[in-house]
Amino acid sequence: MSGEVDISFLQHDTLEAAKNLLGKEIVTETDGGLTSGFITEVEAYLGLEDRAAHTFGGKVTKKNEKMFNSFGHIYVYTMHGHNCMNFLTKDKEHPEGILIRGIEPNAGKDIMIQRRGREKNLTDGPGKLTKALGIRRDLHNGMELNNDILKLMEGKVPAIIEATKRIGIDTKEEAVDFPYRFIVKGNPHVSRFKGKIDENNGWKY
DNA sequence: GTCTGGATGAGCT
DNA sequence: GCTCATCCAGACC
Repeated sequence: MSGEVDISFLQHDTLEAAKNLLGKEIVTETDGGLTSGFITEVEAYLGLEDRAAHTFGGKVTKKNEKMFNSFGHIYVYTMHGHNCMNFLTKDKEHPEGILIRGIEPNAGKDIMIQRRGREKNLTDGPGKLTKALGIRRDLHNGMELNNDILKLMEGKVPAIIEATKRIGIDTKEEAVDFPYRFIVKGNPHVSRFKGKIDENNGWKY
């Protein structure tokens, strides 16, 4: 497909923006290698009122300070030695964001295999895809989208979007049941995939 | 196929 | 010293 995405949709509703991101192609050029993938899985984090979000309650810390920024920036944090990447929505008074949890590899698959040290399950989890794309907290936390390093391109369109509970936040009280995880139904490049692969990996086109 | 546990590191208190 | 929005290998069915 063609063209950079107009990311202004990120400044409006975060849940809508999350669904809009499915199918978009993330293109990175880091460390001399060009890699890309289509977004298959995201989770929305709704800022001050979402107990699972790093910005719950609005307290600014060294760790979450890059969350308090306007839409179109990214927020990268480390977890157990892995990096996770979020796209920010809205503005610093509404520090909301979308965690990218899964992509379908497209360009530079051989580079991803090299970076990951394996040939399967390259990008079906938040820590995996950042490694495959060469995204690191120490280099990329707080940067903007659509520059030489990280671009968002028009990609594919999901046939069916499925909403589920978010993963890995069992301790977050009422927030554990919020249906803020969105996946392309039938696409195998999502975390904990099981079931059968749909025709065309669940893409409409 | 499912389940478990250890590695791992930044940052809070 | 404790927490955590993870990953993977190994054990078992």
